[in-house]
Amino acid sequence: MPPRITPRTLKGFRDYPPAVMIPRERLIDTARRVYRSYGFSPIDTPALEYLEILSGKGSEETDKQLYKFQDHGQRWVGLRFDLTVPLARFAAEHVNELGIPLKRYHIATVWRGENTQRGRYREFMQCDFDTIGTRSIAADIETALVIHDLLRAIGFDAFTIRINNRMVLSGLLERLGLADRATAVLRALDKLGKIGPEKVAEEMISVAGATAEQAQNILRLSEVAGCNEEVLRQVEPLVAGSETGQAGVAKLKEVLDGVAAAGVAADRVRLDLSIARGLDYYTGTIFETFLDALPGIGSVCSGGRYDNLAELFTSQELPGIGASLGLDRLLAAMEELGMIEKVSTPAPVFIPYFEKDRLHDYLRLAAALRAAGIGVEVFCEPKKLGQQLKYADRRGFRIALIAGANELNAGTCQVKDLQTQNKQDVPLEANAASVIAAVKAILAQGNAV
RNA sequence: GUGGCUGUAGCUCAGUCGGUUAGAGUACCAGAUUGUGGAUCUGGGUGUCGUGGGUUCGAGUCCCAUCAGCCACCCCA
Repeated sequence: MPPRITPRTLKGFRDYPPAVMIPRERLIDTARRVYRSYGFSPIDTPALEYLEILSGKGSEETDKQLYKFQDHGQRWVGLRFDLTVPLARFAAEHVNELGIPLKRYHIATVWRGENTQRGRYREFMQCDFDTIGTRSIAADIETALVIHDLLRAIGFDAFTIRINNRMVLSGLLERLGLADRATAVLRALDKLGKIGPEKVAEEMISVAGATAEQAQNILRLSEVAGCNEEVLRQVEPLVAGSETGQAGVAKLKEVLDGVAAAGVAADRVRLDLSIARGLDYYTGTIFETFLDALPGIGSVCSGGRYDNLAELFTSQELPGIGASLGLDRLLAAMEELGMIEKVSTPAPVFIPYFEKDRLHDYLRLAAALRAAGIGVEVFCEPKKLGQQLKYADRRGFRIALIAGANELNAGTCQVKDLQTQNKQDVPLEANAASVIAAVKAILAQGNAV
């Protein structure tokens, strides 16, 4: 006997069985469809880049998490840890051929060698979309609309896109004389929902070096509450005198007005001055999206505006805005909310291999249904009908087309709805038109829950 | 990277003071039922007790290491 190798996967890396992969692919399809409906075009980039492209782009933290090694030609290379740095490189290389604005989406796997936790892996997928090369507020509005449409298309009705503008925060920090410590202060502020105002104040004082008074002044932002109009009214005096802050408030107004004009319900998009985003590179509008039913899971779609995406790669200034769907986190949420169908077949129709010598009849019937755009599986062994139906049931097929000697001799086919157990005998023509009609009728009913 | 908790059947778990052949539920397979699935009944254990060492007459049980998972910090999607 050959030595046996233990089958296993690396820490933080996962297998995706059919029952996991089917909803996953469905979600990706939805994201792709929504992105495309706004004119975003797909791109892809290599998983592996020169190390110099990737390192030093995020924080020290991302450098530590970077998977890096020497390739066979002794080149230092790294696996991409997000899709933004590859986009920066891509844009620097290709803007001139592609033109501006560059609207792209990118759905791909990224790798981070960090410690794992539930919903946090070392290999995971990001679904980014970005608009590069414009400072127009129209792009900010559109970004909010895409997030909105995306969540609706996935099947959520109750969610909140929280919106803020980094300039408002900068304006306030300027007034308080904390502009040089913005990163540390904002990082602390970002934790407000998680650890509460006292702890945030402590961190601002100990880590960011703010005074107690300064910390309290910043925290006043989080006390600003109410509907969007009320928030705007309260924030204006807080940034009075700061050109940056006032500009930020004006931008927020424009985004809110634009989104409303596009028909988004008023309570879907909410001003929230406490969201800051940990990352340094956001400079304008910031988005975070929370599910009303599961706020604890965190933001499922985040993003914002940046001034200069690719300054490390080109002298051409490339401002832009974009956001990223947290695919794995969202799937975890959908699972928890019972939105994931427990199905391990992507095809709705099952044809048992009933009569041993009538395989050709089954293949012909299946081909006719597939030509009509309906997924069909013909069972591959002429087992007992009961066993075959049990298989169909376990896999989650919706319909079985049963054709034994009785049916075939009578020129019919039994169409059985496996969910409701309804059976009907349908004439079986050469083109299977009646069967296709019956199948479509059942599928159109949706899931009888 | 730091700290804590946990690893026994596909899954959830029991397993006494260290004691000889490792147990339940569920899932799975087969049959009851050679033309109809989810129920019921019958039969079947499918296991390197995560892995490797150590202590011991003897280890699922105690010790060390390691791997993996969960939680918190950190950071983020």
